[in-house]
Amino acid sequence: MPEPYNLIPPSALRPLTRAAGDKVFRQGARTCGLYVVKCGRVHLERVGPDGERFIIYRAGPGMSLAEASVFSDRYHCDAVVAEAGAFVQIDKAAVLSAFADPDFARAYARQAAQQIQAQRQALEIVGIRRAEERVYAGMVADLLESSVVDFASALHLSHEATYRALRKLVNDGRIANPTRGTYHLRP
Amino acid sequence: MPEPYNLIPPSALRPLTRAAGDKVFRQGARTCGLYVVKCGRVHLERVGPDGERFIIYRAGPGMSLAEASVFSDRYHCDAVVAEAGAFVQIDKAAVLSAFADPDFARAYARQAAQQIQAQRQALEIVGIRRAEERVYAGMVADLLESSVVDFASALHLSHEATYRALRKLVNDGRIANPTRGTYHLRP
DNA sequence: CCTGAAATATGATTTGGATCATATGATGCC
DNA sequence: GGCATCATATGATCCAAATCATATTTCAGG
Repeated sequence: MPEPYNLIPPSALRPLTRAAGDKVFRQGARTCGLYVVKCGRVHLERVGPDGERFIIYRAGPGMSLAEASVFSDRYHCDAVVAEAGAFVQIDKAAVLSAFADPDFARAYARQAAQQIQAQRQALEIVGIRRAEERVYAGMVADLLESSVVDFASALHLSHEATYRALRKLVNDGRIANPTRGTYHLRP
Repeated sequence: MPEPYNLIPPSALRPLTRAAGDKVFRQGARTCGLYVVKCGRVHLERVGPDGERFIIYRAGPGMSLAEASVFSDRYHCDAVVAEAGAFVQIDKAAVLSAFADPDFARAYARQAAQQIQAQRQALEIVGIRRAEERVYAGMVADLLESSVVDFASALHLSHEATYRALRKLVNDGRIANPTRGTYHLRP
């Protein structure tokens, strides 16, 4: 759970569980608040002119969604459960009034600023064309935390291309591969 | 200028101009505040293990940078002027104390939430592999506002690939091209 | 312990986007 | 008006990453 929301009164938090395919909210519905994913996965989707579904955002455990709904009347997209899980709804009015508490405001702002920074960096990294340089930039940014598969998807690269780039970086001595599946920067 | 900062006392705003190549701040320096770009361009850069320079973020007119510095002691990267311009430094202490004003806090949070949403969407769009679908998603997201060149760079596509994808979408009747250089969704 | 699934790893082939080239229409400026 | 510059536009070529294929290792669950 992102830290600022620890300062929200527990009465404003509503836990809920949903099965895959369920919608947490629909585009056009009145906003009641934002959500935090405990486990499972939620996709935010918008519908295109010809009915195509565009995924706007994929939220996994620990991530929040629809923060902007606190400041608007209606949801602007659908929230579809991609993988069954448990979520917490945080009441919009409670968040709005929590901004009267400077501690909450600062905690919120800190968290938001940090997230914006991370996203900008992610966008910059994804923009690197060469797989090898992209992977190296990802290593420098410390994006390889769990599996290479997750790392690859964060980089928007196929996992094969990622493995190959890692291999090349190891061969060139730019990163180390002490054991199967573990890589780290060569200092 | 992003709206929340209108609520900061003018005494906390320091205008400055810098030539290309100058540094607005350096990694490791004590933080004094965040910056808003009036005109020109600033790159945030981090130095890699072997001295390579990684661009973390490119800020243009109207964009702010180093928001997270308000919450930390030292800058975590260099800010290099890529194109000479005018900037405003917003004092860190003034921002921190402004959070005591709920109006500022809400304006800040609204702006941050909106930015996070836009960035998530941008990342999702850039992740679409096929140029045609990426361009179409960009059209749906209304990212083609000024020139096709800017649109292409927002999509992380070459402008040639973007023109070709636009042409194909026009041929397939998915978008309209009433006059040279103007495109819009076909409803 | 056995089995199936997922991660790791690498080879072969295909393809789509980058790059290079070129042309024309617009725009601004002296 | 003439010139330079930039956006628009499209064709040709090349290359790198996606995709497909396959094998081994690891690991969770029955």
